[in-house]
Amino acid sequence: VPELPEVETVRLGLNQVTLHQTLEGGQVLLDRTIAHPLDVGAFLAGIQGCQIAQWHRRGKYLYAELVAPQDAGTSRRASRSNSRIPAPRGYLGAHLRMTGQLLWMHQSDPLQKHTRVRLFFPAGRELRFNDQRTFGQLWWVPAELGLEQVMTGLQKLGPEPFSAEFCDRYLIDAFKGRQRPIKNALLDQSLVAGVGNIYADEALFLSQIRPETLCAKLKPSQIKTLRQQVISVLQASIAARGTSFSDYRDISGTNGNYGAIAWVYGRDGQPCRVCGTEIIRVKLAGRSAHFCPQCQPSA
DNA sequence: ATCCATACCTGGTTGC
DNA sequence: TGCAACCAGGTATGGA
Repeated sequence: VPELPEVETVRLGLNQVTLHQTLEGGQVLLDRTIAHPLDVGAFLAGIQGCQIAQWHRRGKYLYAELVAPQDAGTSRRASRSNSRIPAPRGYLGAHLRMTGQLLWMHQSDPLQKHTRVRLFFPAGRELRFNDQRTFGQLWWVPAELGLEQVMTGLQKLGPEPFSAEFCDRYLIDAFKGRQRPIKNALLDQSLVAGVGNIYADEALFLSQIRPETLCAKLKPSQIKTLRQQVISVLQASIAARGTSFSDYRDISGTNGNYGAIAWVYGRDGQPCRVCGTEIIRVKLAGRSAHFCPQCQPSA
């Protein structure tokens, strides 16, 4: 269940191993993993021969800047002096959805049951996209089209949680008169980008707010606390290299550590770590929400 | 405009 | 034991 911290962990790993090498080609084993272009041959032709200058993250989306190949020495000098940044030829976009994994492997590693796309790098290396539930997607975006035109989900994203735009005033205004539960709002990527079911539940616990509480009923002091807890829970998880449950893996296939210290997520029926009261699970927005009825009093 | 239910998937778990 | 129903959930979509 990759959310912002897991995607950020993957991004950091990709920036360590995939940059400044010429993409030699690839193989698409499941066509509908390629969201754009429609023709998978065009996808492979688009990325082939490019190098990745840098991986970026927006919400739960990843995208790599693709540039024309550079002489290795020149490229190092250029990036150090920051004087000559090549114009991107396009972008390679990725969204892991629920079960997608980007793994740095060897081409000689046997294909796995859920291998969907393979991208070949020099020296027999491979960036492999595995995805059990097949919701994950990859995009090739030619420079002349523009990222948001092709990866249309980017258009609807709200502010990044760590940005100045995600301030108390923004949230207070956004919640004014809104009659939906706060849990639903936190999952809405147009309110804030990158929060998913796990960290929404964790942030609400740390803020002592029930998931069902209507946005309009929140006091400014609660909203300020919630904003801060959203930020700190995401930062804590990035520091732990992401959550440890479910299908999430970093690019070396390693699990994160956050789950070991989850307060409420996935702990229904177990005692609250603070007060011992049984953690309750309810259904909101078609998702399960976990909370402590004692620590998160009803409004 | 606001909000929500549903669809998309597969594999693991639960219930009969 | 076998099989069906349910559950996990990020995002697009259509409807209320």
